[in-house]
Amino acid sequence: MAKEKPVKLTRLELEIMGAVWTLGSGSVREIREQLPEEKRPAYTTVQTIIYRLEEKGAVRRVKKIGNAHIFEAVVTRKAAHNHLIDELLHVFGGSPRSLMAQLVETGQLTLRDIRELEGTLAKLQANKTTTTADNSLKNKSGRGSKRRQGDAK
Amino acid sequence: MAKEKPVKLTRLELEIMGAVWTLGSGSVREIREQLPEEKRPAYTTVQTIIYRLEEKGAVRRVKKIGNAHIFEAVVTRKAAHNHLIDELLHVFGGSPRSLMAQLVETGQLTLRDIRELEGTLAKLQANKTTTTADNSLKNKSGRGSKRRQGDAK
DNA sequence: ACACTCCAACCACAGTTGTAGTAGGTTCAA
DNA sequence: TTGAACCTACTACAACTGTGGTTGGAGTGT
Repeated sequence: MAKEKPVKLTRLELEIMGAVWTLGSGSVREIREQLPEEKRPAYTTVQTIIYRLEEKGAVRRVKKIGNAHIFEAVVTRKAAHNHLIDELLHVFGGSPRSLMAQLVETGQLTLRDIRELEGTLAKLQANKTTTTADNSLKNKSGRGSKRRQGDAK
Repeated sequence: MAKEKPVKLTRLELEIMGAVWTLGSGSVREIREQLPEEKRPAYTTVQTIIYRLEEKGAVRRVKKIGNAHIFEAVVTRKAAHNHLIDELLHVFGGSPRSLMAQLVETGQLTLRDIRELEGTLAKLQANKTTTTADNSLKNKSGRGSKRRQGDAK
């Protein structure tokens, strides 16, 4: 259920969603200020993108403070990232292996990284197995990391 | 030297470059037929994209057979893929680790895959060490693992 | 020499993206 | 009650993308 159509995000939209995800929620201005100043578009540019994101269903207005609307993300960071990965994987012929291989080949991923990951994963898996006696590698439940919106302008 | 500016490729352009990479070289028609028929645009569409790719310097005309131009890739598959990875990594905050983590989390990468990769890599590295007595994870020189493009359609 | 088939070159066009300006309400401090 | 400082809704627009039509020239079998 809940087909959650992919919601295709463009580069700039992603950039802005990044700010929204980090903020938790905020006004257009707050979201804009969250962006690194080197790449901080005009206020109205950010506003436009937010409107588009709203149309796409990636964010929504949750309330109004003064005359300013407060937005929050509807699409989770994880979901968005996942979509990106799928796209990349598609280009790589669907194989995560070749992707990994290239990461290694270009030195962006070291043997040490892999071992570390392996360790963590092995541990995690063992743990899960003892608690659930079964681990369907397909779980998508979004636990934790919910809010973090403190901000006093 | 040879700065090789990134050459940004769009989705369709990538699709077509994929055909060119697989073919090695070919005419517009051949390239088009290389595409899976479900997603095979009109002849002129492919032609247009190839022209654009040519302008971008991603492909070039190598010769002419009859009155047809034969194109071949200038940008390598690896270079293009690498660029894509970098972009994705940027979104992931530059960390390949989190990318990997998510691959694992969604079950697209299993513990087995990782172990296998680790094994291969360890072996490869050991090997390299014995032959060069030094491996700076930063080398970009094109040693080994050059081609591997056999694939009979 | 024709009729066909295949190409190359252009041209067109709507939809998407990145960027931002304008006009006119709201708020709030004086 | 006024004006500065903010906001929201719109509008604009050029570049980029995906798609494909049109025209006219090149090759080739008969």
